[in-house]
Amino acid sequence: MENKKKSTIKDIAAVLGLTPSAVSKALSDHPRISEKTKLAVKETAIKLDYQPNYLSSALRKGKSNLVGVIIPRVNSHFFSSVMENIEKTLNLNGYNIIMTQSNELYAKECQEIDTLLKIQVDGIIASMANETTDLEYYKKIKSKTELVLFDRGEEELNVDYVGIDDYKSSHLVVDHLVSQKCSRIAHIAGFKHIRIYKERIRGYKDALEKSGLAAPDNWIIESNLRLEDGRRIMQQLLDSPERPDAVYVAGDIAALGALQILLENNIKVPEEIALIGFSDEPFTSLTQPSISTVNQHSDQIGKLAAEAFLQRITNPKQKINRIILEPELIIRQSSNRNLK
Amino acid sequence: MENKKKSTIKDIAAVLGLTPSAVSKALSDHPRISEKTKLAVKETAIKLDYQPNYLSSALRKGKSNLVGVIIPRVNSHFFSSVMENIEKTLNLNGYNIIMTQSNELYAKECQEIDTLLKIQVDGIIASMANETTDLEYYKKIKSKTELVLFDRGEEELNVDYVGIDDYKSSHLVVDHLVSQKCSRIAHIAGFKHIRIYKERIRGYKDALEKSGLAAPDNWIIESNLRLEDGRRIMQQLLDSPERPDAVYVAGDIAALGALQILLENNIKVPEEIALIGFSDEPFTSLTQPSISTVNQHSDQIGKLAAEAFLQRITNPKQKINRIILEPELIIRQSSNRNLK
DNA sequence: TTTATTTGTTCCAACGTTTGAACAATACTA
DNA sequence: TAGTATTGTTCAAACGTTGGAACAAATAAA
Repeated sequence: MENKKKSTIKDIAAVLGLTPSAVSKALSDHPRISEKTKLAVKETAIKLDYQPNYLSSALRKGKSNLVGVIIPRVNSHFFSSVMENIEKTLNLNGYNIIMTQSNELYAKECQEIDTLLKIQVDGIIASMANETTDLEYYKKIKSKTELVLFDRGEEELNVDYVGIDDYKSSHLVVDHLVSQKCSRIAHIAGFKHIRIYKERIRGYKDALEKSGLAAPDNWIIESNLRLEDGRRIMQQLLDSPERPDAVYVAGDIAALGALQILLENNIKVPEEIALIGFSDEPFTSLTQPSISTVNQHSDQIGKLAAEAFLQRITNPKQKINRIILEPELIIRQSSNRNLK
Repeated sequence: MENKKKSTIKDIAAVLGLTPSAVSKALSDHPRISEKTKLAVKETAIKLDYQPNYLSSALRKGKSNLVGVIIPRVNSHFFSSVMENIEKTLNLNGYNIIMTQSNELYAKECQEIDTLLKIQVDGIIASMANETTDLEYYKKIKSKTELVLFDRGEEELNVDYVGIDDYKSSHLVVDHLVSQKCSRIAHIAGFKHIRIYKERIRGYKDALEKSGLAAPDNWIIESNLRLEDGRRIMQQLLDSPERPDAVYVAGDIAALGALQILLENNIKVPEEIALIGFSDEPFTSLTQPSISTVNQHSDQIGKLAAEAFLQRITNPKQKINRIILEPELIIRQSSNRNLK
C-alpha cells in the first residue's frame, strides 16, 4: 500500500495555519515575511519533503529554466564533453538541461525539437545532424525560443555560434604532412553540405595549392565518417593506381577504420602512409601507432555555448555572437616520421 | 525586432469565435465536437503554428509524460546503448525522456534526482553511481514517483530491476581461463559495496574454488575501474613476487589500461598473461590484441527497463519485477591461447 | 404537439504557484 | 493623540489547459 503523495505549498500552509501565498513568499525570501515565519515554513517544507512543482511555477512565471541540448550522438567524447560543460555552466546559473540525441537523423532531430518546444524550454543549444540540409525546423526554433549552435551550424541561420576554425585546421594538418615530406595527400571528408566539412575541404585544397601540390578529385571522398566508412574508403585508396602517402581524415572514428585497414595490409604508418584524424577522441592516443589529430577544445566550446545562451537570455537584442576558436594540431606517431 | 510569440488555445478560439474549451476538445477529438469545428480548429492551429503548452496540460492532468533517466556517465557504449533503447521504447508509448548523468558522483546524483522530481517526471529509470552507498535519495524517489533500476541497483530498495547474472558471469570467465590452462588468476574488481561488483567477486571466488584453485587476498583489488586504475593495479600485480598468469577485470576501460601496461612491459598476451574485461565496449574488438569480454546485452536491458516502467505505470500494484539476463562470454585474442 | 433524446457548445472550477494590491496591526513621528 | 510609516499577512487573479456540468438548439419519439 504505497502513497506517492507529493506535498504542496498548501500542505505547508495548512500545517502552519497560513495561506499558500504566505508560504510561497516565505520560500522565496520575500522581504515582507517575518524571519520567524520563514524559518517555520522552511522547516515544515523539509519535514514534509516538499518539492516545488516546477510545472506550475514555470507556467506562472512563463519561464521554465530548462534548456534543451541536441547533439548528434552522446557516445562520442567530443559531444559528451561539450554536453558536460554546457551542463556545468548552466547549472551554476540555475538552469537545468534536457539532453537529446538526433543519432545523426533528420527525422529524429525534428522530433526532438518538437518535444523540446512542447516542454517550453527557455532555449536550445544544438549541433546539427549529418543528415540535416533543410533548415526549416531550426528556423522554427528561432521563432519560438532562443537558439545557440555549436560545431555543426549554418551561417544562414544567423544565430549565436561557437566552433573552431575548420579552414585553418586543414592548413595545420596539410602543412604538417608536407613538413613530413608527404606529397600525395588524400582526404577522407565529411559531407560537403555541412559547413564545417566544406570548410575542411576548402582548407585542404588551398593548403595543398599553397605548397605547390594538388590532389586528383577522387582523393577527396565524402562520407558519414563512421568506422566502416573509414575502412571502405581507405581500402579504395589502397586499390587505386597511385597510392597516397598521407591521408587526412575529417573524423577520428573513420581514421581508426582507416588505420585498421592500413595495419591489416601491413603498411607502415607513418613511413609508407601517414595518417591524421580529427577531434582528439581519447582512443586516438591508445592505438598502436597513436593517431595524430586536431583538438577542438570541447570543454571550452561547451562553456562558451552556455555563456552565449545566458547572454542572449539576459539581453535578447544584442548582436549575434560568432565565436571561433583556434584549432590545435596534436602530433602523434601516425604522422610523425622523425620520431620513429 | 523579433517576436517569440507562442500562440495559445485562446488565440485559436478568438479567431474562430469559440471558447478555449471548445478548442481544447476539438484538438483532442472529443466526440461531442462537430467535424466542421474540429477541422476549422485544426486548420487554424496549423496556421497559427500552435504548439500545445505542455506545462499547463501536464499541470492540469497531473501527468507529464516525461521519464527521467539517470546514468553514471553518458560516454560509455553500455550506458548510451541502454539509454537509446529506453528512449526508443518509451517514445513509442508517448513518453519523452530527460537524460542526466551522475558522473559517478553521489552529490551530482542527488541533485539530478531533485531536479527530476521538481520537473514532475512520471518516473525515473536509473543505474546508481559508483560512489552511492546511502540509499536515502532513492527511497525519496520511491515515495514520490515510480522507480526502475538497471545494472547497478540494490535489492534492498525493492523496486523493478533489470540486469545480468553477475555471479554467473564470473563463472564463465574463470572457467574459460582455466580451460586455457591459467591457474593464477587475479581480479581487478569494482567496489564491493556495489552489488554487481560484489557478485562478480563472489562468483570469481566460488569459480576458483570449484576448480580447486585459490587466489591470495591481495589478488582481488577494488577500484573505480577507470583507465588509470587499470594501469596502476596491473603494474602493481606485475611488481608482486608471484605474477598472475591471467587477469579478470570487472570493466573494459580498466582492462584497456591493464593491457597498455602489459604491452609496455613486453608481456605476451595471452601467452604469458591472459586478460578478460567486462561490458563489450566497442573498443575491445579494436585493440591489438583484441580483448575478451562479457556481453551485458545493453540493448535488451534498455528495452526491458522501459517496459518494466510502462507496466508499473499501468498497474502500480503489480509485484516487483527482477529480470536477470544471461551473460555471454566473448572470447577474443587476449584470452585465447589456442588461436595464436 | 408535447416530451425525451441527441448534439454542439459554453461555463466554470481546477492543477500549484506567483505577485501586486489590499488590509490590519503594530511601530514611529509630529 | 492623531497621523503616517512600516510590517506581516491575506486576497484575488493569473499562467494555459482540461473536463464535468450546464445549457440551448435541433432532432427524434410519443
